[in-house]
Amino acid sequence: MDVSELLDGLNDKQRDAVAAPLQNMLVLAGAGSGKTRVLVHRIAWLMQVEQASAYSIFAVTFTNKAAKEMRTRVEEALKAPVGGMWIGTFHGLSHRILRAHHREANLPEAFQILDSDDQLRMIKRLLKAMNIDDKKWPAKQFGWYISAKKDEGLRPKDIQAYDINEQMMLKVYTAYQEACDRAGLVDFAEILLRSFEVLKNNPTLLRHYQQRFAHMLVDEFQDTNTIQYAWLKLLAGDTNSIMIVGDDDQSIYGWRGAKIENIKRFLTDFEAETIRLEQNYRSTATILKASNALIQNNSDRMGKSLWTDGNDGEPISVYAAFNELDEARFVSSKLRSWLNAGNALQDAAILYRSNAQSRVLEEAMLQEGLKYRIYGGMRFFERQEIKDALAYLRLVGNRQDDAAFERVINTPARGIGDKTLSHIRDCARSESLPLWYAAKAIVEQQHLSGRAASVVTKFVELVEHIEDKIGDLTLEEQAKYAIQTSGLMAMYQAEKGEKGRARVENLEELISACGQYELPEDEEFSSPLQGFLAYTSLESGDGQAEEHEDAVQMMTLHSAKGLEFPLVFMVGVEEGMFPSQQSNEESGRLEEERRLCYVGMTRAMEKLYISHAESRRLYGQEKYHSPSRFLREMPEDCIEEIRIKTQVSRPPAAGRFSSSVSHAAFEESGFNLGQHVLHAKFGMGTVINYEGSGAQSRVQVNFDDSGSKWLVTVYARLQAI
DNA sequence: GTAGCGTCCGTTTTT
DNA sequence: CGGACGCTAC
Repeated sequence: MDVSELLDGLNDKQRDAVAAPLQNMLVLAGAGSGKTRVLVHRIAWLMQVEQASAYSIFAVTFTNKAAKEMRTRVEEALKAPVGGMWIGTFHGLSHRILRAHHREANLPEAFQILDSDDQLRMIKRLLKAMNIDDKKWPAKQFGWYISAKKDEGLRPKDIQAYDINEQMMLKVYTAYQEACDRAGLVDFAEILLRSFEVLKNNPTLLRHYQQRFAHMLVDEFQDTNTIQYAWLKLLAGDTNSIMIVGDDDQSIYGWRGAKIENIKRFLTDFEAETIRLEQNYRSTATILKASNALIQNNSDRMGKSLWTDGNDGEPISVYAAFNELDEARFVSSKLRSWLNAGNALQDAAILYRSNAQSRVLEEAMLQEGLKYRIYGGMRFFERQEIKDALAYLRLVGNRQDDAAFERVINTPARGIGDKTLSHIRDCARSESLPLWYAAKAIVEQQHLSGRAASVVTKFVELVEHIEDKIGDLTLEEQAKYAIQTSGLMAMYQAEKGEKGRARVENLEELISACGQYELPEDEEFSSPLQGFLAYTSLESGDGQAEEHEDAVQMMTLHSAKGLEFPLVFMVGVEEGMFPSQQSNEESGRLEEERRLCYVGMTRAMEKLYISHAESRRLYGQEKYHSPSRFLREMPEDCIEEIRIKTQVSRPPAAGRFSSSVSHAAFEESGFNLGQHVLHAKFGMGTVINYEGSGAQSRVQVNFDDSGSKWLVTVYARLQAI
């Protein structure tokens, strides 16, 4: 193939990265600078120019979506499917190593993955058994502690507990790990840590992988945590070349262990060269100028400034809303015009700092008759009914799986109550047996009443029966059989209401998902079922079924990373909301908030609206937030303030008048904003209550005849704040 | 088991 | 304010 084809259409910097010699490299890739393109072309370059075999390529991402996109695009570039190449997520690839070497990892062949929900249940169970008051010691905190320690690569033996609090954490960590090991279960952090340890403790294995993966590539490197860094370093050894792509300005996951300093550490540890991708192909010059100015307020940056050879575009519009309802209405009315102008709703996104903010916006969309799609929330494979069904299948494959056992022992209800269950748990603990075997033992030893013994026996027989029957069935038939025979289907069919109907539908969808599942060819699974179970845990599935309806995209700023939209609204850009209250209190968190703002702004291609509300109902209380400091950090000439001119007139008899009023309109009404005006008559039966003066004026309008309270905001110039 | 009530708490999320 | 969770009374 002609090499030029790989470099055509790339800018100089992109070419430098794609055609770089075999050495360690950092590609500092700004938002919208074509980093995926570079990664994909680099892989093609390695194969076609450096004659690298597909087997020698190892590419890691954080999300399944990114991994999938990379694979498809590599195949497009090479015009052939690529077998043998390892492209996947940190967890996916680590899991693959664990599967291949489960013996060395001290795991049963059919070991299963605990998601965070399973993990929490497991901890709760342990707390009960250990007589720890979960009021005083919330299970969540243990979960957080355990994951954080594992992310740091720390086992209980590596930790010194100096205070009572940490001693308790450590005690539960130890017990939790023992329980997981006994049951053949690994949580997400364990997948990474265990895979790291397997490689580290088996030099032969390590050498094998090091020799194989001569070319390593890592995406979104700024999000790597300690264990991921160590894992990469171990695999890279002294000889392999590794190209990392990342953007320190887009590091927004520090709170869950990501170490932004890993980028700088990489430069020294790996003696790497740096290439900067600063040309942006996404946003207007105005948006970039404002984003650059904002992010310059952070310290310790690697340094990078985005530019475009495109147009300035429109200024960023800043809307000071009266309250959160007004803000939502503003957004919905702008979206209505956008739609009426012949645009697609799906090209627009509303970004907010926290999920709770979506509700008001949702209501406004509903009112305006605009379709919307909210990202986040419960994923398909995380749903209760799905997890119930999967638990049966897990237990069939691995009787040690205590988490699965606990989940289905009395689901559907079969009369196995707390008492029987605690007998089983006691026996399991004293004999160090998995719950399944404890249950069997307890029946044999006749420690149970006749009725309890018979229901437990029934359960044991049920699981064994399912195992007997499904051996020769297809995956789809296996799932169907387990869901039917277990009584889950009947149980959810009996559940009344919309909820029950949805659950039945989901179970049916699970069966059909089993039918559609294709066992990956080049990955070794002991059975299709095991492949499917891993798939459900590692790829929890989309929130909803892919809606092809034209709808506005609503999501948190975090979930917007990596996406782009012609039209973007950033709402709630207020002190206390964004930056969030706690980021202001905890040291070092402010810069991450600023990066989050930077991420949000750089999602916008053509037009960006930023709004903040002067008053907002929060936790049942009215809060008055000032505009976010981030707004002040954007250059004035990039910003246009919007005020909607509204004649102040007598409002309808009921409801809330929450429109805004311009200085002009207010002055026309005979009021001078330069002075305090208290309790003045305004229109028919209106009382004005004017608080404050100058920059942050607030005006309340009370209608004494209806008794309802009206608020009118008087806007001050933003620069004055 | 579960409806109903009271209490508590309140970023961000992927795997 | 409202959702999640746990406890109590059937």
